Amino acid sequence: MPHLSPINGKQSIQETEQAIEIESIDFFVRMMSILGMPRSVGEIYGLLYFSAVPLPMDQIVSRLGISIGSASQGLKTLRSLKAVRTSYVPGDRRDHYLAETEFRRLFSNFIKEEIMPHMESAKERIAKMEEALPMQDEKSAEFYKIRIEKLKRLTRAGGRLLPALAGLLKL
Amino acid sequence: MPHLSPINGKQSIQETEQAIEIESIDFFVRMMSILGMPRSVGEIYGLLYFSAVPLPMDQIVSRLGISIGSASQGLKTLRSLKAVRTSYVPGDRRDHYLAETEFRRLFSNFIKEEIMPHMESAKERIAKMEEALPMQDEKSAEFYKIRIEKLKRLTRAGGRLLPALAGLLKL
DNA sequence: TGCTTATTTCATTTTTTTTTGAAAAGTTTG
DNA sequence: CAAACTTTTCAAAAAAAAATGAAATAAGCA
Repeated sequence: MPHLSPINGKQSIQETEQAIEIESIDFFVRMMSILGMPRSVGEIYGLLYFSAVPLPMDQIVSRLGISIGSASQGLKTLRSLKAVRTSYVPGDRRDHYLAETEFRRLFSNFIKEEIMPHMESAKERIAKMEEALPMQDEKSAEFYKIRIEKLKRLTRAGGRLLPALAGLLKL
Repeated sequence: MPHLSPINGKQSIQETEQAIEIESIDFFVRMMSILGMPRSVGEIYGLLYFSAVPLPMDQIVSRLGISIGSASQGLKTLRSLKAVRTSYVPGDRRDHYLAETEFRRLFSNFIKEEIMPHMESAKERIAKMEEALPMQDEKSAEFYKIRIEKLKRLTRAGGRLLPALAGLLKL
């Protein structure tokens, strides 16, 4: 039982904010980890998502209890995904960070930056398989051709479907 | 330059098969790693994908050079995703494994088993945020409500879109 | 320009994940 | 049912990923 609660039993505003912050961090740590992002990236985004004001890096560091190095790297990752942006605060030379909250755009960026490059290299690897398969009319050649064709269809479908996905995300 | 090639410069059938096998393993190791699966799982599936005959575990172990324990665990994972199944071979008491190659079904299974449970717990965490937010008419309460509403829309959209995804995968 | 503050980089440490290997458990067959 | 073979389990080792912390770099200001 928190010892600073008002007599009516309701939580103070700070306690409420802190409770939401904790849930938010937890939420985004897990979401980001589905997408293969390290813990720190989720923590930073989770903190910023419910922050009414942009936060400078040292605030992020002290509130999350992570190292400066982690914060710097995490913010770099988030910037590259356009999941955060900096906002100028007059009279302060630090960068202040703000969460980008349009999930459709975030998702679309993630697919473009993190997934599509893999699709490209997948296509190259399939091409190598085809090179390795000379048309020697072996009974087994047919089996290989069918399997390779399946992979080609998969990557083609992925290449079309994934970029279109964000468009389907009606929020 | 391989020293066992026929005089016409073409590769032998075994060499072709081996080349494709290597590319296949590489291909699926990377694909699986996008989905957060360990290397061994990708290796096993990659090997089985281009195998014309079902393979027993000890063949998988010796051909991939992985441990029996890894193979057993990897096959367990693949079975749970229905990415492989066993086929009975008369006169042999070992299980023989076969790759399931209908990617649409595999994908649908993956979403159902690996992603949807996270969506469920995400909803629970959002509910906790709402609990933590009493209707104290603070100016800031409105900000929190909007952000929470966004999360709810995200999880709702995810819950609908993800299971429908496999249906869109026209191969 | 030089001083101060802010940020990045990266070698090292820590943590987490994956693999191994061997013992335990389970199966089949003579 | 016991001997031979197959598979699973799990503690320990190895490998991979992430976080740290301090030095290097950059950027703003007097």
